[in-house]
Amino acid sequence: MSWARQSWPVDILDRSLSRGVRLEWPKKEEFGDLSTPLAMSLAKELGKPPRTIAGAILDGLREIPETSSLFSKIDIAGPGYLNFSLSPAYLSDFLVSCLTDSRLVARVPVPRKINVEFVSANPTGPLHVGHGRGAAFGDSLARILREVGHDVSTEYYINDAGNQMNMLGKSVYLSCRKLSGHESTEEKVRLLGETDGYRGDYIADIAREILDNPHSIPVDVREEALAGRFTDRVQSVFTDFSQRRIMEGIREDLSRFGVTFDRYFSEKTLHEKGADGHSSIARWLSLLERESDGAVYAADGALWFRTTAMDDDKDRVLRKSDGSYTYFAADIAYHADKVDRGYDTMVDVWGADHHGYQARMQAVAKVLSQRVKRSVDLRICLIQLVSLLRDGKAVSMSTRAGEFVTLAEVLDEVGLDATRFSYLTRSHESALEFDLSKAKERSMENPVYYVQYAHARVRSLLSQAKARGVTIGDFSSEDFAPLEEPAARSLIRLMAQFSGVLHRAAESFEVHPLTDYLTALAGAYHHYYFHHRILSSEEADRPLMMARIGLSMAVGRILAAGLSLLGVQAPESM
RNA sequence: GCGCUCGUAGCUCAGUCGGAUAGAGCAACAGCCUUCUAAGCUGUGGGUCGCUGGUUCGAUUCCAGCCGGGCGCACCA
Repeated sequence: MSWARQSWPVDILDRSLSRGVRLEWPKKEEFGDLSTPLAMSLAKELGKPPRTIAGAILDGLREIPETSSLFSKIDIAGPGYLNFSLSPAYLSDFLVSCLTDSRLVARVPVPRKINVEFVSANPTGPLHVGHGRGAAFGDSLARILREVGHDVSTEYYINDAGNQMNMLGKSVYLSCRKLSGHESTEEKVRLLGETDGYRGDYIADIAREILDNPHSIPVDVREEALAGRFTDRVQSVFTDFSQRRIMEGIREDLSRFGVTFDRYFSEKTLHEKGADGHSSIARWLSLLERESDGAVYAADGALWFRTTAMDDDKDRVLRKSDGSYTYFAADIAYHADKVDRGYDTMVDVWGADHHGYQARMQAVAKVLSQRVKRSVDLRICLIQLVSLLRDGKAVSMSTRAGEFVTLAEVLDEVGLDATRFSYLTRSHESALEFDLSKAKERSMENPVYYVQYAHARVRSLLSQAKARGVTIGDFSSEDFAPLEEPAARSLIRLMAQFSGVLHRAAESFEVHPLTDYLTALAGAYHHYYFHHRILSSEEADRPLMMARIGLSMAVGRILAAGLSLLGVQAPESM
């Protein structure tokens, strides 16, 4: 709620007012550094004009000794705002802490154990641009949650069970047949029916590997396949081999993208029977059937989950009347496993096309939470569509053979930093237009370079100072006293919001507030830098120069910290 | 048809659990490089916040209806 609280020394406000006071960052600097509409919201219940109430609060604050050291000014403004301006002494202390403290970010009072699951793309093909957005978002969100003090782990759920996997194996087998000159429509229809199966170059690449390398798969299986006999063993070996190759490709793409996972969780393991002859899915479902107060129930020869308890349109099937499990059943087992591993919060990052599944998963989370008798939150982040453009014109994204654009291709063309930053410039909840030509343009069009340039400016300034023989030691609060320019104050005011911005992002499970913030901070520094010469050889200017150098170092540190949370490099020079 | 979601400047988008004169970037126009990187800076123009009602001291924000775009509605995965 009050993330401003995480940036500013507001103990005094907490003590004198109540803990729930809402603090805002005023839009305009003339309204101070911190403000609260408290008096306005109390007006009704107290039956007094807001400005009168504000006056009473202000009188109370004035009686507390810290008020005068912390704030240089407190105004009652507009309809009844209380506006606080931080004192120069506080701001100087803040700069010192930026340069000396090991962390720039306040820790949450109560850390949570959080699991962030994202990407989770089916291992049936390479990652495309849509997955890239989820990857950039999930990875940065996890970093932010960790930065504010939560215990965070990341996870990729591999959908490696079910029919789609068999189809993958068949597709690669058919590609082998085609490449060795034995293509047959009849065989294709026999294996795949009406569907096209998976196509695209990556399928042919795997097929070619099997054909060219006699030891890629067991020799006997390879011979069966080459002879055109699609046995069960051929199916299983081809499926496993293809899936392994594709997962390797996915991991490589992710690693190039700067994304690693603490764990890859295989759906297949949920289906495998354990020592007791039951699969993990079966065990969880029977457990829930016993302990869920009727949320899991049998009817019409099937097993159901009462998802209507969370406003779903209808209850959903878990075990079909033929005895097999739905995908939803596996999802329940997976989330039950996460709860079992002790997470307080499960973050699921999904493509927006899965929004229809929210209600049923929330129903699951509710039941799981009740069962373990502690609060377990499921936070579903829906990542909206990415439409790829080149020079303002749409690039075809259809998944038909060879036409879709992979994440790897975008990385090749645009580069890591610009790709990650571009993905994170907009709220994940709104559709993103990703223009390849703009993203790789090294210009003002592209905020990533704007921010990186600000960092490079700081670094290059420092090396310039060093070259001129300036020695930089420790800073104390008094060293910043010479900073009297309004532009310096605006800059520091913004810097002091860094911690709060991250807390706000963490509380709302968003990343783009950080991207926006870094762009604004870079802008404020560029402005300052342009208008105030920092290095000087005049001895009389030395105190001011040192203050400006210290200020620049602090800005550089915040920029570097912020960029690293976005997974973007903070370059020494550009 | 039902559900979810979005609709803010020419374009792409921010907008703090309802609050001060609704912001940024790009595009357009006009300026700034003998001085620490011009990948930068300065200024100008640009808005019935989709429409109509409602709640409120106060609505871009909450509610209802309508219009328009996207997506989803399986004993599929």
